[in-house]
Amino acid sequence: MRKINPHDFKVARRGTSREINRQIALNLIRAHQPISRADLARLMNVRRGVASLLVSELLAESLIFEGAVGEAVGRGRRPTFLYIDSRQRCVVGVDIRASRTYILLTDLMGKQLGVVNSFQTSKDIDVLTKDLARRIKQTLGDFSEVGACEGVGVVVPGMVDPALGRVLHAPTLGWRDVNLRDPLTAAFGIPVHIENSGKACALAQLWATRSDVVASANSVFVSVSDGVGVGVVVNGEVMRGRHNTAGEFGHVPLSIDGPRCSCGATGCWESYVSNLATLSRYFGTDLSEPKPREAETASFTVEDLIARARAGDAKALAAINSTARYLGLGLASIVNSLDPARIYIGGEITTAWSLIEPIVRSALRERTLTDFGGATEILIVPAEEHPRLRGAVALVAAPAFAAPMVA
Amino acid sequence: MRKINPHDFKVARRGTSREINRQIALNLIRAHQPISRADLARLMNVRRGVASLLVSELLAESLIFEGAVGEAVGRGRRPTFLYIDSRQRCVVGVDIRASRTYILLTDLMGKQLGVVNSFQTSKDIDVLTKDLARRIKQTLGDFSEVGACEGVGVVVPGMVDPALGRVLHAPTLGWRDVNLRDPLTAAFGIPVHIENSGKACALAQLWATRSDVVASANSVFVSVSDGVGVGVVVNGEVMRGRHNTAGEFGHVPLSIDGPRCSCGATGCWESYVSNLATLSRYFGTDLSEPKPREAETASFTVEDLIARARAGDAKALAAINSTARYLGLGLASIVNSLDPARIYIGGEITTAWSLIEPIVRSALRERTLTDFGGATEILIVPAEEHPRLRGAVALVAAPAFAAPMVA
DNA sequence: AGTATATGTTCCGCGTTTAGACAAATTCCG
DNA sequence: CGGAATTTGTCTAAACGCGGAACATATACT
Repeated sequence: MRKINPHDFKVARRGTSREINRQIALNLIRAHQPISRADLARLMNVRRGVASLLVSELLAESLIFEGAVGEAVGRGRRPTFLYIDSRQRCVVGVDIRASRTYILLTDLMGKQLGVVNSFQTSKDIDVLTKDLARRIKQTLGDFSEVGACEGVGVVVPGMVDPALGRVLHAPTLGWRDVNLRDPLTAAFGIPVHIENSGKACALAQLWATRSDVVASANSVFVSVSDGVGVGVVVNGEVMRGRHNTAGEFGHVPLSIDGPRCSCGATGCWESYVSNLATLSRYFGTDLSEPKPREAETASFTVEDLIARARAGDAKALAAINSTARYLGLGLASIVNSLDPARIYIGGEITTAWSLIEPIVRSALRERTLTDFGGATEILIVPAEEHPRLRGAVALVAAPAFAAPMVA
Repeated sequence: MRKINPHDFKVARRGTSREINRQIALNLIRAHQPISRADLARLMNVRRGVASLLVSELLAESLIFEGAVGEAVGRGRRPTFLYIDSRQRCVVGVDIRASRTYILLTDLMGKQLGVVNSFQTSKDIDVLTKDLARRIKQTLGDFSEVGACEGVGVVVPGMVDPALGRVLHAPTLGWRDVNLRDPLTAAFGIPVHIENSGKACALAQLWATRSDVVASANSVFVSVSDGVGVGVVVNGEVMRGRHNTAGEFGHVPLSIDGPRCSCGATGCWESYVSNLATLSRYFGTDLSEPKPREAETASFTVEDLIARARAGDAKALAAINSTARYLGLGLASIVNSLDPARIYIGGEITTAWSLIEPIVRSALRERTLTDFGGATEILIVPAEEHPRLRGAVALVAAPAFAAPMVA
């Protein structure tokens, strides 16, 4: 039961019904392709005539195309199959992280084209812009057969205002209130969308078209890495909040008297489960220390730690198990406050999932109020799926499929 | 940007545009009454003809009525004013709490009729049903001039599935998986809606028509009482979650090593800020004790404590200040995770607001990530406004004004 | 009394869904 | 091999609702 905002509503115009049904048809084709007009009409519960008209409109805009005539199911005329037109259209996804920046080229459906490219991140916006422009041009040159680029999606670990195209605060990059979009747009000559990485990951899962997993309209993506990024999907929409800062579960405390966090507060979830926290635990460094990593351990990553744990290093296993427990306790806060249908987890820690899953699960159960809360589905998103890059791509590709604003 | 759920969508039919515009018109009349057809057309940005037709449809259903001809603004024909028709229609709100049950009669706009009635709550469903039926019949009899009763809204401190009409778990009442709606419907002969009290409070604020406060489409209601109940509104809709348990911020921890909470876990926000926690702090009782209140202190309430604090009792003030600080720290978790435009606070603690506001605010600022987060608007809802009862009423009155499901 | 202005109603045009008929394509079956 | 049955896709007429403009009504100003 949604309330109509009497200060910001949208009246239904003559074309509104058409617009709604057009988007529904487009989404159904996306979800079920290949599909015939007749099947589409059956799914939509409308006459074939209507479906036909909607399809011809989508064809005219070349959002979809007619493929080969399909095989007949029984007897009768064979259907002509419809597909989302991802030919000759591509999207660039960019993932800016503290150390490196990654680039991925995909088609409109998110199918990966070529390999993931990366280079060292410069924290100077001008230099980074130039680097990115060169790399993107090069990537597009390598795949000239894919046609025009629809846009570039950029994902940043920090608070972002997508409407203004500004990075409000990205601590690991040292950016504060920086206009990232306009310089990039100017340099690329292609529309640029920017977004917070946690929200983008949630968006990517929402718009994913893996047949085995039905995207949930109520889910949370938790990315455990240098920090903890969280994206929340409510009613099929990424939750933004009043100032675009919703989803900062990383700074909800486990214990307000806990270790100092990079945000200035103490005992944040992030200060218990970030990669740095896990490593510090292993090396026995004080968690409150801002730079606990010695020179000798600087190149030692969580992946290395996990490898040692798997190899039988008891201290490494203990460190990871500790992280697992805190991860589960924090997830309980998410379950209690949001009650999502599903939680996705990404980040380096996922490579240890088979080791830690029982611990995470039992910690989750320990603090959730109901049995179904404790049984909330948890899905691992491995690094090979590049959730952040897929999210960046979704920033560009998804709007064409979004529901129209109505009422 | 909302995704259309390919498994649960609604195709636009021939009457969909009408339905949308009808609800918009109804909401605008509700928000701006008294209002003329011409003004309505201007607000909706449609021709007067369309507005006229929508109005005549609403008139035919007697959802609205034409009042006296208004005063002319300048020259020209005088407008006929339109009003929501709350004549001859009333709603009963019921607030079931552990100790007492409250009843309120209002008209469709939520205007209070008569006084709030209350009686002792029986935890036996059959007895409670009989008690309620008698009281409601009596109340309706006292106000026979208000006409037919549209329905009864019932609010319960616990998890509720409104669709099934069941109370999943209400610890203070000792109910677990109880069908509350059907016996009540049978006894009253009127439609009954049940809901969790925190969610209902949030709903009440969302649908409130106080001219000074524009209801926010992104808000949180925090009710601090025996427990901590929270209702969350996202995009003009109360967040339910997968199992109707969203919003349990009361059991998000401040410190996982903190005092034991009634839920079984430790260090929940609730165990720091509930009335019991404040009282225990004052009496120096162990917070972990399940029954810390002595016989002599059994009748001593938080209101009494606040009175002592105002009278200069340093120990009482310290106890309340402590609660205030923890309240602010917990609110920070809500701000960080949801970034609402506004937080409403209800419960006994609000009577001490002038004492504690600075402490709450500074604690909030201490743990919020951004300056605007720390400056999140906090509004007190005093007990005299009966937020829970208004929420119960909104359960019945609001659906008629809700946005139609589309796409 | 005449003019200007605002409100509310009515009528027609046009786009969209709805319902049904029809042609085309293909398999089944005698 | 040919007709019947079935399925797909297109087309047409009807119903419905917005879009725009004209018209009647009501009031104030001059």
